[in-house]
Amino acid sequence: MNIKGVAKLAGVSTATVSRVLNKTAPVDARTERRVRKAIERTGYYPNTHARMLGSAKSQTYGLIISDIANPFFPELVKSFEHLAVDHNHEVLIGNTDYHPERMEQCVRRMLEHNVAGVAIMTSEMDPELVRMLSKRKIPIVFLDTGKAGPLTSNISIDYQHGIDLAIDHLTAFKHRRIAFIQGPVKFKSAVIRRDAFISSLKRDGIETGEDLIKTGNHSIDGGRHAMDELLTLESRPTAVMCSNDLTAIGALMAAHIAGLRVPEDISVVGFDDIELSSLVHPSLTTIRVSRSEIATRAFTALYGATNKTGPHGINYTIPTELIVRQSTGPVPTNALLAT
Amino acid sequence: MNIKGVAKLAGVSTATVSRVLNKTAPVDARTERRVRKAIERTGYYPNTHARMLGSAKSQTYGLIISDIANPFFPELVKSFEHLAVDHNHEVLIGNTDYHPERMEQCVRRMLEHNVAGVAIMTSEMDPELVRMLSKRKIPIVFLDTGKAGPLTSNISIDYQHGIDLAIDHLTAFKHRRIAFIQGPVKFKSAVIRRDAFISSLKRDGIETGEDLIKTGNHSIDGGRHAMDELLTLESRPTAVMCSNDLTAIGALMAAHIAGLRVPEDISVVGFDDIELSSLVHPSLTTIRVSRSEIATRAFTALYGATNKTGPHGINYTIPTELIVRQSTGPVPTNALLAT
DNA sequence: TTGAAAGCGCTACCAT
DNA sequence: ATGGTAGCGCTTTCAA
Repeated sequence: MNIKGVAKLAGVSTATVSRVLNKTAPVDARTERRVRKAIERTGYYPNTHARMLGSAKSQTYGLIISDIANPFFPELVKSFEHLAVDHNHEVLIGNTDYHPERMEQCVRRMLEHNVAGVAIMTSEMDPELVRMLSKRKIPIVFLDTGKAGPLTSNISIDYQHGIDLAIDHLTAFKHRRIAFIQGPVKFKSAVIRRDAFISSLKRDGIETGEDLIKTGNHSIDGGRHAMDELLTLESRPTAVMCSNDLTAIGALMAAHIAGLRVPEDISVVGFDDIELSSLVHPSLTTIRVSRSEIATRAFTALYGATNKTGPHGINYTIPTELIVRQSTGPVPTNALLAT
Repeated sequence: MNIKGVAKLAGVSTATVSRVLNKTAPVDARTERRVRKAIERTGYYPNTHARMLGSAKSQTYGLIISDIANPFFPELVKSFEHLAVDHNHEVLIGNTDYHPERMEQCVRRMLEHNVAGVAIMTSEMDPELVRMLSKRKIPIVFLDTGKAGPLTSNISIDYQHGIDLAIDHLTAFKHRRIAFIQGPVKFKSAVIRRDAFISSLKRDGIETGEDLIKTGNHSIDGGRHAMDELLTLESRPTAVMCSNDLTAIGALMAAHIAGLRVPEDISVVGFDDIELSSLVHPSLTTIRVSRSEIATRAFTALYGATNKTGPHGINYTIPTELIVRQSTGPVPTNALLAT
């Protein structure tokens, strides 16, 4: 059944049916009732594709993420989708799997769908692809990449603040030997976090040795191995900060397996505050980055750009906060004595 | 830029451009080259919506899941998407959040997009909605729900087999007091698992008491609480099977907090084999249900139905297998003596 | 307030 | 092998 059938059954033109459907112009109350009844009786529902073709704007936003299986993203996707649904928009999800090639496919798909905007939530991005979008005047919002500009907004996460808080928290517990397990250096966001850590230590006049920085893979096993290495150090750290929560959870496990108690023997701090963090034992002290806030900002940026709120993008900053749970505590006394 | 512009620039008709694009009919090599060059130079890409409108079939499959944040689903989604991409199809994801109301929205959206088929991977489903799809001759594939029929296939997971294997594994270790932490009884799949457990015990002539069956929520905290209850029992179980892996991980934690060693003091078995299971400590013995196989079956069913491989759906059975890791072991000797 | 009709960009059928 | 063109189902002027 299509709009024509409904129109005939209601004894009106297709234009009127369309008007009823979209509330795009006043329709006589009785006419409207007739149309609605016809819709009801025929079980009619409008065809999205025809609709998108008919009107220039597509009512769809693209959402590009790197890996739906990474616990950081599902919550972001959910929030974004809810917002979209509330505003009568569709969401086209693109998974890059960290592959530049798939990223290109994603962008292409966005173009083919004639999306009204794209949220690029991966921290890596080929400038060439960005240009493809900009050329078509498609609003973009980035996460931690690029600057705001015409039609493009940017969401920055205040890593430094969160890490400063965490370091403050640890130094208040008298920790001085603080290690860091970084993510893959090919991820820009991982490098930013590592650098923020170093600069935070510098600020507090704490020495940072190369040996106290290990590399994980942003997954549990990487955190585990990196922690294993840290624990074999002749002068073992009393606290370990991690580039993300999965890494920290791996560190927790490594400590446990090595017979160390957390936080009595060693403290561990994560980053992101994924759901799992509050459920592990001991529950993880971590730096929260609100996914729903990222989603909200991203959506708002796109929605604003589409609706001429401003042709020029904005640079948002997402605050971070320290969530203190059970994985951090005072430096062990024997370590204090050793100093 | 649209197909008309490309056609003009290449000095051919739009029909020819379309043919080049879709390889739907032979085109002279030189003509093709001209067309491709024009496409290149104009940066043209076809409009999906126009395409979907022009041809009756939509090249899109709907994929309905209950919760993208549930670790069971992301992998399923990824596999399904890869298959779809390989076959030049789009995937429209619908998240029900376990709400019947959202489920209805999802189905509606599928209809509006004129999808070529729908994979309903939630175990709950309103028959009325199914009818809406069937009426439009849209192929459907279910997970653990409904029977195969005209245009509808079904994927059943062989829960019983997996649970039998697990019970065999435990009884080989001399376990006789085996508890079960079930999922929410409102989930059909949770009930099936619980019943399979009971029937498996019966088969082996092991008594099962009501007190040995607790209820969780398919998440870590639920598993933890349920395990806490089990541990306070005067006659504590020596092994615990769980309705899913998150529950089992919660049970692991509860045991650890209670000062019990796994598997020396108590064995734990999970279900699903999510990625996390191999990463926790001790790593979890569990029953694997291959998400990629589910995805493959679902896609194949839909693809087959669309391409007239058979108008009548098929009932697939997904095998399960026992993955033995470190969370299971011999029954503790003191428990043996007590018997 | 309503209707008629011109597209939107593409596919597919009929000619040539 | 190629071109012409009638739809696909809807939105959106322009008139009435």
